Amino acid sequence: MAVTPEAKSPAPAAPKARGRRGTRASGDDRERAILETAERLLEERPLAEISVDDLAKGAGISRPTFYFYFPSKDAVVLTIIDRLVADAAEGREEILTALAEQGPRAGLRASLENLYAAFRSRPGVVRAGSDLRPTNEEARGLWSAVMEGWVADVTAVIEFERSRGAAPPGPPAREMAIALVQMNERAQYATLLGEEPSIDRDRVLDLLIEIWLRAIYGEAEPG
Amino acid sequence: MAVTPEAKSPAPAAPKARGRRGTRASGDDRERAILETAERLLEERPLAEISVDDLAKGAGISRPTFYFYFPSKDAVVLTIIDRLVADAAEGREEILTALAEQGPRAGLRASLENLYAAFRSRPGVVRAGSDLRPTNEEARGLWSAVMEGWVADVTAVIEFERSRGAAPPGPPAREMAIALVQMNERAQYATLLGEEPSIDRDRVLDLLIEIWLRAIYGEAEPG
DNA sequence: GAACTCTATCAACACTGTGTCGAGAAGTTC
DNA sequence: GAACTTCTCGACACAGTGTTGATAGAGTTC
Repeated sequence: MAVTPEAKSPAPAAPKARGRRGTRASGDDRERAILETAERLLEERPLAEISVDDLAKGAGISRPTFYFYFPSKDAVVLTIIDRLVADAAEGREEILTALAEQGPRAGLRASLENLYAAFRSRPGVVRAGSDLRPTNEEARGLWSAVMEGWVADVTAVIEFERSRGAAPPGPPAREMAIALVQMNERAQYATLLGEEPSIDRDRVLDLLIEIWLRAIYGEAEPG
Repeated sequence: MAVTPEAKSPAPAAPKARGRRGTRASGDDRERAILETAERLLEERPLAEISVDDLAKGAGISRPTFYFYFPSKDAVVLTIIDRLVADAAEGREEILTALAEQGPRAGLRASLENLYAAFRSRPGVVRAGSDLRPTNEEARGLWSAVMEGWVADVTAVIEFERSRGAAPPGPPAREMAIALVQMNERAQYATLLGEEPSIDRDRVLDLLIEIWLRAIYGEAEPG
């Protein structure tokens, strides 16, 4: 399999016109007001405790009018998440490049630090996305695509490091990548939302990186 | 810190009388019928698509009568999950003992295999528990307690292996334990429910164990 | 400037689901 | 057979979602 530093996640979200049907109009203000209200409320309380009426009121319109702009509450949240994911993808450093320039530990750190910065600033939105998955197929698909992108990147890293002899052989690279990415997802989420148990906020990244390094570059014959 | 092979998770769930108020009566049948209906339906479709009426109908009673036996749909699911968790805890082998008797790889494998067997047989219930967490405080607390138990066990293992010189020093044992347990939770869940991406069903355990071993027993100085 | 069109708005409605109340049936105890 | 407890459900009140249809205004078009 070809391993090139150009390997990159696909853009995670198709611009699927989740918002208003028509196009330009001063009602753009309303649409923005709804999105802003949702973002604000999500940092205050969980999605399940926010009604369409809350969003409408917050945007200064009636409930039926809300449905002129968005087909459902879920659609609003999905729009917000699309943007968050796009932000995260944009600010992101190419992981293979970072590794080559800064070495494994520093490269990984820079790459992941960058990636999680976007999420860290909007925990309410992250939680909403997570809450949405059980009931919303589109939310599952979106997250699935995001994960596939990261997994592809990490798979490429592992294969590259093995091919140049820096990492020893081991389980299939893609499997390892999946497990490591899933670990990060879960641990970062728990930390971000202050679950119990969770890892300390300013320790979590170093800890995860240490495990990644041991998993990728280490060989363990325990006794 | 004392590290003894006796270290064990606390019993995860207090018997909090989640079901009927009173006690013995032939209405025990009804209660059982409700629980069985719920278990059956949960293997068919997600929790969000099951109504109180579905449970009542399935148990041959009216909706108001359902409320004589359980205060809510959530209470039914929590009862089922309590039992599942208890099953998992019961069939479980003491991890430190298994390690001492079978060595790290085989001991870990036996221990985890045993633990996940209970979950693997009822994926619908596992999903329901996961779906419940966003909206139900008690579900969060229950899972939190379960995780703490596992984390305590794994922390003890790591500290023991380090103290006897089998594992090298590294990040705080508890932090490592949290990350590893969270990785297992996430990866096993994804595999069990066939998420995309996820690790192959009959590969997941070996893969996770390999990462655990590398994380616990390995040292990585990558270059 | 009258007719026409497109955006935007909302009161009123229909529907689904939750949880409660109060009246009573059915069984048990003395 | 009276009193008590267990169990049952029709009818209600409520909260939330999404739809319909009527209408107001802004912007062409001729």
